Amino acid sequence: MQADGGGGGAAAETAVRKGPWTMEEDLVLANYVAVNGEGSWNSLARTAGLNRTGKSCRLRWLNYLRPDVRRGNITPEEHLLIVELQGRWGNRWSKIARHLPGRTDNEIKNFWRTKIQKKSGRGEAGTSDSAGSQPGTATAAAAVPLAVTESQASSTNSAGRVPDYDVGGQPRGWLDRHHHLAYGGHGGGAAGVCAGGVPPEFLQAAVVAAGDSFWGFEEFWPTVPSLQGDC
DNA sequence: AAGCTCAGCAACCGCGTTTAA
DNA sequence: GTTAAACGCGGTTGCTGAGCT
Repeated sequence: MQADGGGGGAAAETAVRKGPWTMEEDLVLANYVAVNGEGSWNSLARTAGLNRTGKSCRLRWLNYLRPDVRRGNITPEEHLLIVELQGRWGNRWSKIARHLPGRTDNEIKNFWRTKIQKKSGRGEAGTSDSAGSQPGTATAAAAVPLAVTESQASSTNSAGRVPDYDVGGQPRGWLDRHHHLAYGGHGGGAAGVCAGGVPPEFLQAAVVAAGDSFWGFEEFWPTVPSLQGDC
């Protein structure tokens, strides 16, 4: 058992890539999914020529590339909802995420851990949370006041991170440092691989266009050829 | 001005569940 | 009915940037 989505039985000798996704990979993946749809991640990874595990592809798609994914700070309303649902269901992040359109379980999970759990008493909440056994109403109750206060006061956001509240559900500031990191960095002359049906010259152009600057969904999606009938 | 510490986010890993052969 | 493979979820880790001393 334990296929683990990784490569599988066949000779997955082609070293599987790990770490941050490059823009080329994103493009290939997005394009491929746009054409063939989601699912069958393992075969997708193979067919698309991505040296990634199916798991990795799925994660990337769900958390980033999906067009309906919403980026930006959690709004106070979402914050309250998260606290409430977490109190009700415990760490059922994916379940909670379904009630927050555009938010991913990973995002909510991170939010909970960094913003709520910590504030609500130095690991206190952590204890109770890990004890999914105790979807403590108490925990939630304790967390709420703190959390709300925190969030409201945090228009400044502790780390002073991107003060970009999502506007009208439109994904904003899709990329932050990681795009610097991944795309800006080793874009490498990769543009040679075009397994997903993305013309090499397109990739090349996209890479050049992106250069070292930031990409946003607004820039990214229009460049997925298949979504424009280019394929 | 430099170094240190803290916070936040993306990605990986392992486990459990579901589906297909 | 059994076995294998794939999918999905939750937890954990590593990296980078910002703020503070």
